[in-house]
Amino acid sequence: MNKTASGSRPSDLLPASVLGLLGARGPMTRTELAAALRVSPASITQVGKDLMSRGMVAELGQLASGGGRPARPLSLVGSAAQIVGVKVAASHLAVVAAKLDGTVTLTRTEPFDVTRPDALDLAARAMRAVLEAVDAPVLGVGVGVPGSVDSLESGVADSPTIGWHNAQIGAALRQKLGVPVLVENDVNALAVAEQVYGVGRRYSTYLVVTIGRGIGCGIVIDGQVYRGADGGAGELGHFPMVEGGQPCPYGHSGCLESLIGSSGLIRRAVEAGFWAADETPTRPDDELAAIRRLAARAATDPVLAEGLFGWAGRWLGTAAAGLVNLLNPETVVILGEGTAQWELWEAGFEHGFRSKLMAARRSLPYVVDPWDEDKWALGAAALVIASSFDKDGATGYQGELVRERLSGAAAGRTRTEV
Amino acid sequence: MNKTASGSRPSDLLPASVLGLLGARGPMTRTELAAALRVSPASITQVGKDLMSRGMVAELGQLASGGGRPARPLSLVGSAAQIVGVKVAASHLAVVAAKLDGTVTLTRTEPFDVTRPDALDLAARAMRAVLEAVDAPVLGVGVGVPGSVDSLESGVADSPTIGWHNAQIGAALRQKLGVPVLVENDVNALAVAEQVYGVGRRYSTYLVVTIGRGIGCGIVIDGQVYRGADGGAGELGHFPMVEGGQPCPYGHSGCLESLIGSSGLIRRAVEAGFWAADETPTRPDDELAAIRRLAARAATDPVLAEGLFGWAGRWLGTAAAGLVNLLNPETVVILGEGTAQWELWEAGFEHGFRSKLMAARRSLPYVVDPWDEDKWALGAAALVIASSFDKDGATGYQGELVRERLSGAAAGRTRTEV
DNA sequence: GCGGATTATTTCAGTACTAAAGTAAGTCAT
DNA sequence: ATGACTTACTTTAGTACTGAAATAATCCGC
Repeated sequence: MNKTASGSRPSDLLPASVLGLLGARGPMTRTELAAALRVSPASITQVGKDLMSRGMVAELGQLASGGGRPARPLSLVGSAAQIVGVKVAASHLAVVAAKLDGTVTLTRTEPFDVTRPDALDLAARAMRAVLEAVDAPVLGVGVGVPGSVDSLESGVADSPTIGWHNAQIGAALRQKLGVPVLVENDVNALAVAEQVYGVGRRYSTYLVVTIGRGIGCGIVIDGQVYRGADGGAGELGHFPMVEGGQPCPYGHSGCLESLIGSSGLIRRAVEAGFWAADETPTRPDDELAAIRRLAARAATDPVLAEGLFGWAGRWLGTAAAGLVNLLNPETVVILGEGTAQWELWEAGFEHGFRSKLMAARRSLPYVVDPWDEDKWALGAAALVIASSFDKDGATGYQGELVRERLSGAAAGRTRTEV
Repeated sequence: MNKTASGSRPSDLLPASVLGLLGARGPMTRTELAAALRVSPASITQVGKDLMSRGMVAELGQLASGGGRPARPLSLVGSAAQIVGVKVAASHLAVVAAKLDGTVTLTRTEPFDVTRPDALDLAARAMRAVLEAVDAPVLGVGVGVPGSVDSLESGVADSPTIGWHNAQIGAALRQKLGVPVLVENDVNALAVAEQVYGVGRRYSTYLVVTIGRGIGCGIVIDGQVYRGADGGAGELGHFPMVEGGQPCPYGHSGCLESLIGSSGLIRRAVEAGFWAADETPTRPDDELAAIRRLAARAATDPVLAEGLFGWAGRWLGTAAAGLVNLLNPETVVILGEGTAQWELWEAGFEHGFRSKLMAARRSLPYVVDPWDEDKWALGAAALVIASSFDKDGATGYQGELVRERLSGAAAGRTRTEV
């Protein structure tokens, strides 16, 4: 009714948005595009005409009509372009390449020692190997890191968990790889993926809660990931939940992550006698493996199931309810390695969640997505395709580069310059 | 760099924004206006010219220059227009009229029985009395209610605390008063006031935490109050803080409000022996009075000071720290009746807040504004002036009406039609 | 009292959008 | 078949913005 827009925009956002959406979601009618991009149908007619004349999109045949003029969906022409995503963890690096619609075409995992001085060189080498193995132009590389990132464009990361302080990831990788690079917090990247490929199709304001080594939260408001003043929003894991409690490496105590992050779960298992103290894993990666073994035992041990996973589910449900009471989202998505054991968490979660919700929100739906190992890296890759419809310029110049390359790829050129 | 805007906008937002800003903040230079409204200086030149030709604004003399062309501030001409705000509570109604810059010109408090079937008639009568007593055109009326409101325009309120379910406040008052009416949650209204008159001048992303009968929170992101999917965001009071704990009228237990809302404080005082059980106040309003008396005694009773107010401060600090960790704001503002006893809360708050913050945010500043009884109603009044620069149309048609009246008032007309 | 630096404002030409009204192409009930 | 209705898209004319370059008015050092 009262939309705003106007004036000059050198970077041709709307055409790129159309190309990006068609790439990510497949053929769409003009009306659907207009609604998804929140512009008038008239605008779609215009850019559609332009893109067709440039051979970048084409009309598919008609759709069946349910009483009314039948729609003629637009479809991307050419563009075998792909996107690349990287998940950075303390001990390894996961890299995926995917088509624009999120179909994974290639995955690679490398051991990674973040403490080495040449860590970024090694990372760049692993990424370059993937770039070269992909038989298609690559629009850009998304990088997901645990910790806060100042902006996707500049890509300066702070991460106590992997020991980065003011690490200039973005600039370094850009220089070494010669492709657009977008850096973001790993959970926020997952939220972006959810917006492009997941619940974003139905909801625009929701929370993405992750359980695994840490406990994280992505906050999506009206289709945009909320990053906070310094890119550090979403630290659900560090909400104080109990008085006293375990100290946390982030400098406080009694937070949710210290309770039910992987270390917290192991600690609880030891304290409750479910796990021998001398078997306590020493490397973080082993914690997840240990939890898988506990879960296997829990299948036949109801005391363990309830005393560990049920307990964790209740805490998670309590925190999630607090979030919902506070932020009033439309839904909650639960992701992360921990969801592999979700059937063990579920009852506890349901109880904690529903009993702590305000009455008016007691029936709020939540979704647990199936999880696999590529998801973190695929989330990072989604940063690239999402930058083609980055309305408020969060991706800056790197986003512009991606949009340029998208046009090139859609135009059928096999290779675009850096 | 990459702003967007364009096309037609029937409702002339920018001129109204300029008028509103000049009214609220006093004379400003074109450059300042451009920065505050996030438009180009060129646009301000144009609307400034237009508004001057219509006699609505005028140039003041030059400002002293510090090396450069001196600025010539624009100032509102005419417009003795005023704004009216109402705070609805279960037992009373506070109404204020104020100038556009927030200076209160008239206040009135009426006893109010929300349970009576003709409650809205009585409310409308009290408001009409103020409207008639104000010797100036009134741009509109803002109404702050405890509870969630679907939208400022339609004004349908849900408030368990005062027993409203689906109450059509907006429509009813509009029809009875014949002026634009904007309804909003009381804490969100306070956050809007903070944006217009308070910390909004220096920060754009911050939290407004209120302590009093309840515990509330307004979330301001990039200059906009975040309302949540159903207008129900900000319920900090219902974040679960302790296992078990007191049941809450909102249908759960152990939440922050049940701990340190006024009822919780009194309960704690009784349990700790600071207050005789048979003196427990029965009416909600008496709770705040009882707390004032406890505070007076605490001035000379360190055990009471620490055991009650220090304890409450620690809980508040803990919750605020959780919020800051989660939402990464630039600052936190603390408001509400409870701040009258802030010197008693402060030490506990400092301790709880700092010790639960993530290390990277440990030095986050917070502000405790001086409080007086008019603040709730003045916050509601701020809804009216804020609607003159309502970029994303949250105030709908009522906002358009306000902008029309503002133009009329600035044009020097004494009275505008409904 | 003159050039240079600095800041504020204006001019100008261009553009990406919009609303409103028109056109196209089907379904469905009679 | 006809016309009523529905939905999808297009045409048209207009506009509220923008960036870039030009202009204006001051201070400062010498």
